[in-house]
Amino acid sequence: MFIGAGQLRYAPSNIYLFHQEDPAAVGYFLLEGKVRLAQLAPGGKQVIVDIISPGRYFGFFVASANMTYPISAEVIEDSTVYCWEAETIRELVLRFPRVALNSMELIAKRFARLQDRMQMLATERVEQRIAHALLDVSQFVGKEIENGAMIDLALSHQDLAEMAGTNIYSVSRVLRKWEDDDIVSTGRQRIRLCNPAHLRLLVEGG
Amino acid sequence: MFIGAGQLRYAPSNIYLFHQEDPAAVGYFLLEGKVRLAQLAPGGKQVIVDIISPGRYFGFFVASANMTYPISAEVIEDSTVYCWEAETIRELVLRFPRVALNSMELIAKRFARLQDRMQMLATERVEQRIAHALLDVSQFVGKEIENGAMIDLALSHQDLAEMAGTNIYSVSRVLRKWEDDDIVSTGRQRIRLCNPAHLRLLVEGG
DNA sequence: CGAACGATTGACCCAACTCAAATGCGGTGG
DNA sequence: CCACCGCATTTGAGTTGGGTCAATCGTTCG
Repeated sequence: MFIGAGQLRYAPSNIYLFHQEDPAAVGYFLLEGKVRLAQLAPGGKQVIVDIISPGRYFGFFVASANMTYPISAEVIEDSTVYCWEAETIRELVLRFPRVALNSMELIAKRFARLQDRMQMLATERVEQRIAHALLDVSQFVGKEIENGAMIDLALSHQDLAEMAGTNIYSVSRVLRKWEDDDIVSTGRQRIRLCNPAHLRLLVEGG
Repeated sequence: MFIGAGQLRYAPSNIYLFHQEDPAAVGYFLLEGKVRLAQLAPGGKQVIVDIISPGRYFGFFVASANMTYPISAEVIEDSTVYCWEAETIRELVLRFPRVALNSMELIAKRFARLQDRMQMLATERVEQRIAHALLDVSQFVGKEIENGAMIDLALSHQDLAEMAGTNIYSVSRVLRKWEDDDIVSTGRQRIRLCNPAHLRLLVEGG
C-alpha cells in the first residue's frame, strides 16, 4: 500500500533502523530480511518484544502518533524495507480512511498478541514461557520442513531468553531436556521444532 | 465524540460488560465509574491488564477489527458507559478520517504502555514490579491528596498481585515493609501512596 | 452477633538465578 | 590444512527470592 509515497531502503545486518527514545519520524514495512524489536530496561537487561519477518509493519503507529519510539529496531538479517515519513502516514490516513480501518484491525491483533505475552510472563513458569516464546515466534519467522511437522528457527539462546524473560542457562537446560525427548533439536543459533504439538501441550497443560 | 451514533448505558458494579472470547460486537467509552480489564490464563490465574477510569476507551479497537475480545471487562464501581456497535465504529472511522488518526495515536500510546508492563514483568523482581504497578495505575485511578504528594487508590491486594504478576502474600509483605518506611499506608481495599517519589526511585534504581 | 472476606504472618521448600569453568563450533589467517 | 580466537553453548554447584500452605486476625455487613 501507498507505493510511491514512501521510499525503498536497503538495510544491512547489525544496523539499527531506530533507537528507543528517538522521535518516531518514520514508519516501516519489511519486504525482506529480519528485524528485532527490543526494549532496553534500566539495568542493562533487554526484552525482545517481537521479531519482524517480511510482510509486516513496525514503528508505524508510533510514527503516526508523534511519539518517541518505545523500542529499538535492529536489523539481524540483511533487509529491504519500505518506509514513510510520519507526516506522510498521517496524510495518507486522512486521505484514505480505508487504510485507517485496516491499520486499526492490524494493531488490534498485535495488541491481543502482546497481551498474551504479558499473561505468559506474569503467570507461567520458565519451561512454559520458553515453549510459548518458541511457538509465538515460529508463527512468523519459522521455515517449515516436511509439511509443517518441523520448523526451523534462526534464533540464539540469548534471543530466546530475552523473549521468555529468563537467562541463557535456563534456556540451555530446558532445550537440553526437550532434545532428550526429541521435541526439538538444536545447533548454533538454530533451533528446530520437531514436535510443535508437544510444545503446544506444554503451554496449555501447565 | 460520535454522540448520537451510540448509546448511553448504566452498568452496576460486579457485572461484566463482555467476556474474553466473546465476539467483539461493541466498543466502549467510560464516562463514570471504574472497569477492570483482565485476562484469564489457562490454569485459573488471571492477569489484570488495565484498570479503566473515566475518559478512556476500551474494547474499541477489537470491535473495529471483527475479532473476539482478548480480555474480560468487569465493572468494579457503578459505571456509566457510552457504547457503539462494531459496525457503527467502522462506518464512523470511514466517514471521519480524523477519528481514525486520533484512534491510532491513542492506541500507539497504549501499546507503549503495554510494552513497558511487559518489560517489567520480564526483568524486574517482585518489589519493583509492585512499585511499578502502583505507579502505573495511579496515573489514572488515583485520587490526589495535598498537591499530589499523596495518592489514594481503591485497590485490593488481590488486584495488585494480579497486576504485578505475583500473589497476595508477597504483596502483603512488600506493603508491610513500605509501610514501616512510611512510603505507603494501607487499609482494606485501599492503598495510599505517601511517597510516590520513593517508589519511582525503586523502579528506576533496581 | 456471626458469616464472609481481606489481610497478615510464619514455616517450608523448590524453581530458577548466579557464577565459574569447561566445551564445542565456525571462521580466519598463516 | 591447521592453529587459533571468539563466541555460543553447556554443565555443575551454590544460593535465594518468592511461591505455597496453614493458621490467625481484623473488619465489614447482613
